[in-house]
Amino acid sequence: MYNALRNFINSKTGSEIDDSEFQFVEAAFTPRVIKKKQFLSHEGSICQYMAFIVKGAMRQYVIDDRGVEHIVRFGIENWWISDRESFSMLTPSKYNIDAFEDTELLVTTKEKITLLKDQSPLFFKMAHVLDENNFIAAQNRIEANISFTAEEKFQQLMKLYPEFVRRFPQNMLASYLGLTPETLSRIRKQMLFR
Amino acid sequence: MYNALRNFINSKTGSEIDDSEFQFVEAAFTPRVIKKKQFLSHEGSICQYMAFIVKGAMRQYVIDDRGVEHIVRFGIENWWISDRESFSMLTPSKYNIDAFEDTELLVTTKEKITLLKDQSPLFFKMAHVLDENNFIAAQNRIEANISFTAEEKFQQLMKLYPEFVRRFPQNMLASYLGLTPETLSRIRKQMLFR
DNA sequence: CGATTCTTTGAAAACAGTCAATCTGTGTGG
DNA sequence: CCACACAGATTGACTGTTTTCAAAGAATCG
Repeated sequence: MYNALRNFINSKTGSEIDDSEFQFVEAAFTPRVIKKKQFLSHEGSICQYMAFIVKGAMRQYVIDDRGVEHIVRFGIENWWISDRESFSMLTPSKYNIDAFEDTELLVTTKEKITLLKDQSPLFFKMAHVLDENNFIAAQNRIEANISFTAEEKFQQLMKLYPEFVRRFPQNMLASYLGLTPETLSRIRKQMLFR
Repeated sequence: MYNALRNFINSKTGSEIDDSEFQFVEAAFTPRVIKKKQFLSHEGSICQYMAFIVKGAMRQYVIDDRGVEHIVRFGIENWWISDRESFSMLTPSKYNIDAFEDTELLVTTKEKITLLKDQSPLFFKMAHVLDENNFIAAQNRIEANISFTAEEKFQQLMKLYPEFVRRFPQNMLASYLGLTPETLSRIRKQMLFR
């Protein structure tokens, strides 16, 4: 269980975290299982947890004025999930985070993270690398949003995150891309003819 | 000149950086003036610099297959500008960064940043806070992109960054929002009737 | 199998983009 | 100071794309 996290830290930092340092890390996390359709965090409340996904699939989404869901982020094995804004600023979250598959998490809190960053240099480094990667990925997604056609957006999704395309239903992929399910269905049909 | 940077560090860290620590910071930056329409970084080359804007206004944009510019980021006083992906990963940049107004910068390099983070804990903390803020802002922008109407996007821009709306021409604002200038013009006209 | 969830399809409407022309304001050089 | 050039904004007519709404078809799960 914790080994997935250990490997993740090693891969992001390019080092081998030793047993004593990893004990600190381990101690800051609580295993938790979330069944499909259960929530890690709700719209309107402060997102108290930051979680590492050991197994399963989750989504973070907002519900707009018309009642339509918009998925801002997917998470699968070896991804982190949380509402970063709510978690860090302690403000009420706009988002819901729930499980799309039964999911095993390693959960931690803001206080624990603060401690961890002092106690474990490698965890600290990992957090930094993660922030950087997240920002780069977000920037690329913004670029796609403002400059790509619907088809190009889907093509990029298949290329960058084929695992999402394999595991999440098409209506959720459409939501993630800012399209309606009908539009994505038609686009995929068109793509067959080329 | 350097005082703007000093104030920025203080405000982001919630501390007062002392003279000796700030000397390290100062030493890592070179002042540079970029006239309107001149470039800080070009598409295809590695973005070597990360710059703090002391005065002026810049933009970071990509040119798509059809030759259309798409602005992914604006920068004005007290903002940082760089292609984070290219700068950090040392990969060729997709973006151009140029000055929209004559601009005064404090410029630094990747090596200098690495040094700085060791030498100055407050600079390190600032970088961390900045990364976090950037990611949160990017996430919010993605949400707007996938869930807002064109009018709502512009409304949010006016609310969050009125200074951009004041200083950049409407065709650039349209580009930033993923709209054509004509569409934004018509939307603004409609907004007058409500 | 029955219920639910997801996907596909069709037709109409809303929306945004394109192209071309005109208008407006600004600044520059004669 | 004026005339002109230039960049940006607006408008109109048209085209194309995406959404909406409704219905029918698959697929999945208990």
